[in-house]
Amino acid sequence: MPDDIGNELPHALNVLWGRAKPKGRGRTPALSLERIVAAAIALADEEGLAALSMARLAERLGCAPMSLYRHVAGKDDLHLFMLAAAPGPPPEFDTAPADWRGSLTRWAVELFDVYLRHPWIAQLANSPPMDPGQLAWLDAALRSLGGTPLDPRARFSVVMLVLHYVRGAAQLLTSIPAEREERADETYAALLAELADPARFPALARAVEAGVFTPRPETAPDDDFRAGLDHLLNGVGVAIERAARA
Amino acid sequence: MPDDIGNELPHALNVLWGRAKPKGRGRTPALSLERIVAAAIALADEEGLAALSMARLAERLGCAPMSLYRHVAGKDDLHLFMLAAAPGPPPEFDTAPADWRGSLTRWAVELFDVYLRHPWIAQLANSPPMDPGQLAWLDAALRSLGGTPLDPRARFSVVMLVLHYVRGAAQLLTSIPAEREERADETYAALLAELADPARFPALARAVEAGVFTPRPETAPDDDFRAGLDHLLNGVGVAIERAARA
DNA sequence: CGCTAATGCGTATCATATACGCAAAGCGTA
DNA sequence: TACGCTTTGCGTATATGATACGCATTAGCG
Repeated sequence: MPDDIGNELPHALNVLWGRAKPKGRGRTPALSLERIVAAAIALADEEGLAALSMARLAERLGCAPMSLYRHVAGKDDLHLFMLAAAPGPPPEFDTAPADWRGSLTRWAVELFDVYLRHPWIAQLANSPPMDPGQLAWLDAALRSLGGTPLDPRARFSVVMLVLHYVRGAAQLLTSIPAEREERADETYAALLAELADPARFPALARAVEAGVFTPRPETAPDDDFRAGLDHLLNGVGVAIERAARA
Repeated sequence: MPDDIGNELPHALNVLWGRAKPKGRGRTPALSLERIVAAAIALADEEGLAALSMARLAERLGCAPMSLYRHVAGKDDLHLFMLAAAPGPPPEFDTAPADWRGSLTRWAVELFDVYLRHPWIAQLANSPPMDPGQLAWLDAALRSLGGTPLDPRARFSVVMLVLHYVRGAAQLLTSIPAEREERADETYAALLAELADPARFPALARAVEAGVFTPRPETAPDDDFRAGLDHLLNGVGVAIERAARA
């Protein structure tokens, strides 16, 4: 399998960047990398990352567990493939769009949606992205700032800032609903109300009392997300104005 | 063990909030919860979360694997204890400090340090915090905004924004060094330079060329963090001014 | 001086990842 | 067309890890 000696890259990356050998001589594959990755993504979406085992994946694909290893070097490799494939293509815009704020907002909202649909991404993306899928998203975000006077390092800093926020907000949002299936008095809000002793946690107790943690069904779930994003982009706006003046 | 029926809380939370029964009659414990949690944290710090298994933990403590289960309901339970203990106490300040920005900055910097010392926290903290340790940090952050005209919901939003950023930045920073141990030409920067085709990823290619991903040993590692945090707090400042005017 | 309750832990079971090697099955060539 | 190369599918085996269950040990209490 390690045809290219000296290359320490994970197998998945070589495949993703089109560096795999052509092959074509042997037995007709009943399995394909695409099918495996798609099934893995579906399984992780439906039952969570913890439920994704090689055995359950093989079961879902109707093949033997060990068959998967002909297409994937291991579980980590599979994770890389999943991370590269799940987000899909990023929104497209010019290299230097006139409306940086609109572009970046669109990017953030679409990425937020990706995280909501695939909550496991946040748990897997522990290493810096090196696959074409994630780099395309990164490039798109950098492009959205192409028309601003920010220097390259500041642009990257802004993109990371937005990325961290998107990821964190999505992770928080997807971690709550599991609790809400119980009775109403077992909600996170109710629990906090019971635990947040005003003498020990005064600020927290006041927040609980103000209903900060009580879910509001009347508003869209990403309203809070948009509000936070606006705060954030206001800060970016300040930096851009400052850079334009200098 | 489940003495309180109907209470679906994880065992760890009952202990952490002082709801455990007093005990005291039986054999003298050779093991204690504190020792277990401390050893688990040390192990995760040194060798990563993946290396933390009940067996290896028992080995380090000089006891049999199954002995741990007398103090901890399971591995998830252990994780909860670790999350509650590792951060230590948050910085203390008044309920309504005059300098919100200074307070919040201090909070963020100290939390950043916690994440750097215990990178596994970012991987474990998937559910909303319910233990006294993490709630103390949350309360401290909310306090730092006590003197501002922001309403409770906005305060929480700001705290979450900062939290997400701290966490993301720390996770990014701790994920890179593992790569840097290799030769210089296997750095993330070098790899990106090779992969970022200017035709396909123009903005990314330009950033690589500008040296954005090249580590700069002359600057402190958290300089970038502070810069991003300043952007972020500028945005919060805008919101505060706006709220003061309304 | 047993009685009771709590601890330490041996044994067993089950899930999971994965190394290894053989058998099945197309393709090219003689 | 038959042979052999190549690549896929997968059975078997092993190692690691979580954890249920039950028993023996031991410390306070009556």
